Amino acid sequence: MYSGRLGSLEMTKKLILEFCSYHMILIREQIKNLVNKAYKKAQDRKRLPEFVMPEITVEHPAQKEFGDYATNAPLVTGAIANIPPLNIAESVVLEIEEDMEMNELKKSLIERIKIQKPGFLNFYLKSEFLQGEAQKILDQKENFGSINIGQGKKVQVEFVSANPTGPLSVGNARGGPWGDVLANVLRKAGYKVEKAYYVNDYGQQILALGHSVLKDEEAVYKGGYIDDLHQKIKEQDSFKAGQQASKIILDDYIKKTLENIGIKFDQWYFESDVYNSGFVDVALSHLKDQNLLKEKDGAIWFLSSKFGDIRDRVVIKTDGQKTYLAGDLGFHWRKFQQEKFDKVINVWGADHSGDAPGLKAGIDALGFKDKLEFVILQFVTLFSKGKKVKMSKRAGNIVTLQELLDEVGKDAVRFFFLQRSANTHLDFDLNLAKEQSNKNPVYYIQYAYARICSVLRKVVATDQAVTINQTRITESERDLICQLVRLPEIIADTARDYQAQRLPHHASELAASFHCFYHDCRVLGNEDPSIDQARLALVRATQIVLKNTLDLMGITAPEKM
RNA sequence: GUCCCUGUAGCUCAGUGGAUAGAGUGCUUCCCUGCGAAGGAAGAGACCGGAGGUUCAAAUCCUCCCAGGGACACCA
Repeated sequence: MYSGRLGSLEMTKKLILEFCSYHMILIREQIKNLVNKAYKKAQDRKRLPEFVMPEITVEHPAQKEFGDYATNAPLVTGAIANIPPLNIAESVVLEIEEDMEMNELKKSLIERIKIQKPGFLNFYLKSEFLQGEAQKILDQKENFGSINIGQGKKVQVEFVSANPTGPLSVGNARGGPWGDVLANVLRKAGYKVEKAYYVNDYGQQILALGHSVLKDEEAVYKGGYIDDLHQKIKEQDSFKAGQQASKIILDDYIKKTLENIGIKFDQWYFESDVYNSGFVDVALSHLKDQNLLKEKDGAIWFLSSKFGDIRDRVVIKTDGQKTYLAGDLGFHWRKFQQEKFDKVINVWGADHSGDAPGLKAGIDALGFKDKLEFVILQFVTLFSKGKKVKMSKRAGNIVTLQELLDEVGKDAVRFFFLQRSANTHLDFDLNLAKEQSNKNPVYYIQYAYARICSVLRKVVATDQAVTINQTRITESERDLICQLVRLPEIIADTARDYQAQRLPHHASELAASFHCFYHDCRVLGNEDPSIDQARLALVRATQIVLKNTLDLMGITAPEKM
């Protein structure tokens, strides 16, 4: 396990690189700052009237002809100040040209700024600047893409958390890759992240599992795994049998499948432990102190409707048992009060979307407003031969995640699950996924990586004395660099809005840019050896970025296929 | 009945206030005695479910309607 201690020089170098990457200002932020500064200056000098500057957006234009970055700031501010947008655009550009400091920045960064109807500013970056940015990738290596918008804040991502009453099914498996990758991205964005699984080993479903294992008249669950457990478990008490069974299911089915899909949790929380540690009672007493608990029909209700919920929720049943919500409140009390998480993100399936407002209300009431967020994933529907596959754990006809992994492989499963936005219902075509061909986008990306490795294998030392600088670069080289330097922006966007599907899309685009470059540009054997060097460096940079992106997604980067 | 999500090219989906709505796949072509053709290039294919509205500007925001999925427990 020892990788050897880093020498002090290496250590210093590593620290410097980390420092640099953490303090890297995104290219689009640099442009944004420039534009904001120009507006301020123009207002100071009365070229533009005073108005409150709105938050402006700098983005990648859809059309290549509109430059590398663009802003619609003149359009937006034109409407505010009631001035023709094009006039504003002219003032802004003039200000940048005239101001020494801004012009210096512009000169190092931007080839030209174009004013475009009806009121856009299009920025065309200097090729030298882009080459310099690509060079940084070679220095930062696996750290490239790291940013520090998280500033070390503690975030917990809780996901999967499937009941230990059966193997993971395809239906509830979507949160696996999704939560895992979201956590990876947040980590890359400078948050201190914990991946957590909440094991519901307490309550009615354990008893139901026990009856099922004993195969008595109250049996609920069916399936091959129940038959196995029936053979294995000798315990005759139904609850104890359920507890034993749930442990076996967790270890032999759930944990193994998670390992096979490449997910490693940092923390396993047990519902039974939350109760035994008294967190539930503490949380409830805090609600009681605020007069938010009320008895009605013999049960105790939490008045969650006072916090925007559509109705109140029972926390203690007539029989004195606490509800799941009570337990969850205790669990979250522990997360925030004891473990001091700055943010908790719960990745839930749509079947639990109706319960989120109750928990959210409780957390608000307990004083942790805005620290709890939800990502609700819509359902996965399996299609086989064009027909919908019915899934039901109780009927025993589930398609397990393990089965899917066995047939399709980890990489394809993860990629397919990640590709779609959380609120989209995911249609998973089994036949298509089973088909291991070029139809599958994950192969397209992995093929790019394998091609890269193949080229790099042909040369001995690629990392040393290689510079990306070259007086003239082709269009496809430039396009490739533009894709490469986008990774930090992808990380920043995803850490902000949790839209993890950006990663697979970016990987696809990057692979496309590479394939195009590779087709257009000969890497080895050019007459001018300096071109070989520059292109090798670019290939190496692409390898780094592709690897970093695939690592974030938990997808294999194969050196050969 | 109420609440949540969705409706974009034949199919699967990106795009959530701006420029000529993008990919992949499928279809029609073209490109290997040069580093991996599991690749590249080109073409056809969409009045963004429908109707109103807000806005200088709507696939994107609001209202209603239609269609599909999910949730509406003193289950977890």
